[in-house]
Amino acid sequence: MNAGSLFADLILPLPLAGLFTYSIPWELQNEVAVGKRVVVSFGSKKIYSGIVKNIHSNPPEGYEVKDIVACLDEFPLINNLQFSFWDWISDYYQCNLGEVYKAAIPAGLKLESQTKISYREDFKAEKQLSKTEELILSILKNSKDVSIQTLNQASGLKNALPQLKKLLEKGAIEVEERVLSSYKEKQIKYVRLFRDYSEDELGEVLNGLSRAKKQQEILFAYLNLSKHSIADKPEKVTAAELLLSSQSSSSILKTLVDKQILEIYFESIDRLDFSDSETSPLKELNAYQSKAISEIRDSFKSKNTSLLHGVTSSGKTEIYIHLIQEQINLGKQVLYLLPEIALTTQIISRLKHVFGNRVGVYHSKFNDAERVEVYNNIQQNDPEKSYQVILGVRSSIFLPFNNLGLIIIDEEHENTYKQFDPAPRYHARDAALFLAHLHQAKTLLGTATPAIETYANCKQGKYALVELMHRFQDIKMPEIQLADLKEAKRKKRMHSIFTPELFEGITLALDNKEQVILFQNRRGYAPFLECKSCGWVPHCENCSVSLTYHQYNNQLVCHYCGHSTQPPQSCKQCESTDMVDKGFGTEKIEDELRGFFPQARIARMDLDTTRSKSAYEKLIYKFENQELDILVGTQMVSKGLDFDHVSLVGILNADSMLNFPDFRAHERSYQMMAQVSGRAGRKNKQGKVIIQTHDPKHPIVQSVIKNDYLSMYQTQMSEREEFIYPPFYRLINITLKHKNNGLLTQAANTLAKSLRKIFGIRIFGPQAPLVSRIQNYYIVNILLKIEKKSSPAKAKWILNREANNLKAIERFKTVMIQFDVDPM
DNA sequence: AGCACGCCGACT
DNA sequence: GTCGGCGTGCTC
Repeated sequence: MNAGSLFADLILPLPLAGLFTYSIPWELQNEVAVGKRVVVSFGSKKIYSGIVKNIHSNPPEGYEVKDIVACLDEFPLINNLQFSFWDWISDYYQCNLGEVYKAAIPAGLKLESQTKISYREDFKAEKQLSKTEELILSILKNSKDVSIQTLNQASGLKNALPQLKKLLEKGAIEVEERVLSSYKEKQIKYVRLFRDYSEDELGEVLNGLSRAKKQQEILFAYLNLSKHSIADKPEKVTAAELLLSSQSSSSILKTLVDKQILEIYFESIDRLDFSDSETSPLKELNAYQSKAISEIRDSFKSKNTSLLHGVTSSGKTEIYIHLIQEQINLGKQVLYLLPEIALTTQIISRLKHVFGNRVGVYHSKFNDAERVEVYNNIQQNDPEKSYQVILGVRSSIFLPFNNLGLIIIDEEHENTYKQFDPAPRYHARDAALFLAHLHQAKTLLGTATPAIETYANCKQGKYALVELMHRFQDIKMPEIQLADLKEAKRKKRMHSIFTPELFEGITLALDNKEQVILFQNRRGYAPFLECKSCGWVPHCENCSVSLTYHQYNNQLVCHYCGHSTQPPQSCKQCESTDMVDKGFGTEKIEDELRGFFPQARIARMDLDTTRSKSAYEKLIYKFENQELDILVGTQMVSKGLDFDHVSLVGILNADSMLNFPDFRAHERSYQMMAQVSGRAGRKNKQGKVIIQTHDPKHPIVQSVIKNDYLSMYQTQMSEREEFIYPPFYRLINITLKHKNNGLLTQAANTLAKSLRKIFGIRIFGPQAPLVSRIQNYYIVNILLKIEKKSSPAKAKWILNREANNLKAIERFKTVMIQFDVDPM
């Protein structure tokens, strides 16, 4: 090792603790810099792109240092603010920097090598090969560049590696480690004439095609689209639009290309369109909005964070737009966060309308190439081209901002802001507050139903509180009616799952040509099947949950691991054939509606019907355009959608939410019901909400009816204080997992005991969660509740120490331990 | 996380 | 005896 050589500590995209030190070869010393990506080999084969965290000249001891292979970036991909942010996330949420890297950077920017295997043509077997070896070879002969995963699949082997190793020794195959960059510039396929034809020549060509009608049509369509005879320069024609307008297939186009009449060429384009898109001026705010916005501006003079508590349809978005404009004028960036589902075309188009192509969108359903382009766009920080407003979901807090002025967190109470699995288990709202602090920026939280924690922060004076209690254009708050399920059942007046109130409500709305939204917080047909004679319920074989019955494909599905099976013909326990479904989900509601209202156009919106991005948008579009009468859905229908013609919202079963065993169940039920109710109502007519419940006197239901957030807040706060929950205490959940339940229980008891010695009564459990086994791993939780004022850093340090002590015990070292800070 | 190595039971 | 399964440990 030369004196004076340089080393780089790298973050690798792996869930491993610590950084990895590599040496920087002489020829790369000018290139490698903090924040850039470098290519390194890791272990015996793998190749990764690591991020340079720091550079130094202390040779590491105890292992042989590998060289950095190459440097990928001309400019740093990660700026200093991001490094600070990553450090905070990894420290606060107790995870490795590698895990933050994995979550923060789009996959297209994280190189990862893949092993490719191919057959050697010159191979001659000297000895007889085994059957599995023959099988593998036959697969490899048929296809090139096979990955290990596909080989495992095609051969049906669990692990083909040992065989591959032997085949490699025998010289039958070649193995190559290839780094794939998934990101490619998007290429558009265009069509043009093969050469410059004169008018006469063109006529001849067309005549020549008189017996090939389809080809002629394509040529005509091309001349039409390119405005051949009109324009001086032909307009660009894409292959896609040509085929569409001529109603032809690509094979006919290919014939014309082969005949050298047309030709195909490619141009790469920026996926992000910076072209036209006109912008319109800001809308004027009404008196209430103007008052709110000046209160927000005032509050930012003394506070960094402000909560805009505005009822549904009060026009919060318009206020955001005005504030964004101010930041743009100051040359600052704005991050507008939205919860996953609510990222609708509605809000995108409103923002695009005003800010045109200064708005970038970062979407969970964007493909990776698009995400890379958004990332690069912001990173380049080009005043001409870069976005100033980013509209994005949770993960957009990791974009390479360098000059944030404002972060808006819309629907602040939504729990989709919290990432659950995998690590980092961060809450985008809380992390965004730290991000704002790093940038010296302001944060505006907005919602109709604030999270208890947020409202408490306002009451304590940490955040400013701005209220907006008037609906836009003075639309009236909906009338909320309760329908007593108990009574209706007793009097036998139920129409299947509908109370007479709701049934009549739907009938009336349909008669008036108005739209209806029905809400049930459960997808599938029935939550479970049950044997009528012995009470046996089918469970998932990998997880400890009952299977949900889905009628449309006649399958029993596990909502935890996705495992699905045919429903059993008879009870597995007593062989009775009398299996009945219990409870109901969205699918059954849809089914029953079709029976009762055969003339109505009904659609269902839940995870099952919106797997693809377009499916979700199509549904919304159809509903907006009144091509549907009734929309049945899970919580998806409650999220930030505004429809103009909904006169009735029905909540099928309020109790199932209220009785959920979680300390936030009441808060969440209130939020859910209030949000769904907000979907009802139109410009000139008051909307109606019908809530079906067994317990009409329930205080949460009562506060929903009165639209009384404050009383809900106060009851919740006293309960939270009494039962030691946030916002009075901070929660850290420790999850232990193992395949062996007995061992797991012992480990959890040991850990809980040692933690109790330190934290005393602040330790709760170990307790098995509701679903105590997922994918063959048993799960146990230990909960730590610590006072808000005590140091979380110290508590985390102790937790880590105790977890490591447990892992040091020989028989417990295979137990997996995870932390979830501020769990939801 | 992946991957290699090593131990052990089930087959030719 | 070998093959193939799984548990254990390491990666700069």
